[in-house]
Amino acid sequence: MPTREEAKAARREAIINAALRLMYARGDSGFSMRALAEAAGVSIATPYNLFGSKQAIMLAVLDTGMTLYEERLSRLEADELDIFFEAVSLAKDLYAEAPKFHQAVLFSAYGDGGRDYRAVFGDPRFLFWKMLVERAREAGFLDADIDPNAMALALSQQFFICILEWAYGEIELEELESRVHYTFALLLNGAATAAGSARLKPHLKVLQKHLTSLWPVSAPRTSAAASR
Amino acid sequence: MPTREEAKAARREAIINAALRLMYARGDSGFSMRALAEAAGVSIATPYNLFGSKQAIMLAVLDTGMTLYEERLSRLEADELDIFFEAVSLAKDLYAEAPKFHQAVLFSAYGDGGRDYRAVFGDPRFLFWKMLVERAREAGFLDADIDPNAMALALSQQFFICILEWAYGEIELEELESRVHYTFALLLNGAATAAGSARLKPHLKVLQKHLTSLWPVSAPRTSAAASR
DNA sequence: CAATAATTTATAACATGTTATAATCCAAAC
DNA sequence: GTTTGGATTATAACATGTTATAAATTATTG
Repeated sequence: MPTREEAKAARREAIINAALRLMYARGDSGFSMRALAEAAGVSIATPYNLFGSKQAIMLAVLDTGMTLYEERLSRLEADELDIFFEAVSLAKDLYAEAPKFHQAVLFSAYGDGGRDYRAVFGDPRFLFWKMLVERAREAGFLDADIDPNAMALALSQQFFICILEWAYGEIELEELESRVHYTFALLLNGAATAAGSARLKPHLKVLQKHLTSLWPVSAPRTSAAASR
Repeated sequence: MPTREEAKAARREAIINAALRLMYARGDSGFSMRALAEAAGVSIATPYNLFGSKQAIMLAVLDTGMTLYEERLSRLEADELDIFFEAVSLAKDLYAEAPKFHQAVLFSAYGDGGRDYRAVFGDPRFLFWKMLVERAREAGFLDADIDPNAMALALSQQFFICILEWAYGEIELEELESRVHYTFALLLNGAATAAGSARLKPHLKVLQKHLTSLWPVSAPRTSAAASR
């Protein structure tokens, strides 16, 4: 005799699990709410009662993935400068474990234009970047008068757009990592002290070389260029 | 007795115009294909014959706006460094003339995730930024070994994500401009020569001050932060 | 144990983008 | 001028996300 709240929680879980199962199976989020309800063993009305919309369900799925990422992130140890690049690579590694699945989650969670998306994805990450910026500044790698909010915003936005490009199938995982690394190095170097620049400048060259090596004629794949 | 092609072109135009009219009137793209067909005086099947999908119609509408922007852009005259910022402000000015309309166009055109979007929006702009980067490099403001493709990619992506944020109603036009200006300065300074840096560093401080002044408690509005 | 009230369920319905089909129209070809 | 064929039209249909409604279920309350 489960409590009412327990039963509700169980149904919630069943729905999320069914969504996960369907997405892993098909590799995309193209399941219908009717199919989801059937897979979860509930009525079509229940997902709406418990989550409100398909969007919200996708966000709940995304949220479970974020928890995993944040946990690994907290165990990351690196230099105040290297940590920026390590955090990016960590995300890439996580995505690489189940690329199709993550693409599907990210793609569909962003769906409506990402207003709620940000609550799960953008905002917590922004705070993380801000913390890293503050540390790098204290370590003397970044200019003292740089604003951590402004800098972190630029970083998280750049990360975000590259993830979006990958989720939309425009670029490969390797290029995702490379693009973010390169742009991070550029942004950080733009606000670096002499000490920071001394480390970032050489790094930047390596990163640029790697990034451009991914492009066929040394031009990035901005896709659909021929369709006009 | 109009030619068959003429009649087709006229219908095309009628549909685009109807779409424009509906979007200007309501300020969003929430019109149905049935409403569009009626407003254009054609059958519901015709827009599908001529464009293929609602997406494609939105892209055609976006395209007309892009033409205007590119025309003004080509008349822009400024220093090899200032031009970056002028081009951003020009877009802002254009959007300011009919903000609701442009938001609606951008929002809905990006709809599916922007695969085709890029053909109209991303790619032509990328080439423009690349040209500016090459000029700035030749003028001695940017490091000689910087790759114009890599740099232009970072710039256009940053511009793009900020426009998206505005289209999604996350930020105001003024913040759109300020964010892009700031990040452009950071990115450019990250690859600047001594001469370039001499001009960008002071500019960066001003831009950072302006950007942070737009935030209430000196924290950017990443929205929905309270909804978890 | 009986009454209550919260949830789920089954079901229908609606709006929407999109596709299919057959009838109709009309410029183009002869 | 008649025929032909490409395009549009009217219409129905489908899948989908979502909402509404009444009936059924079941933990909770007394």
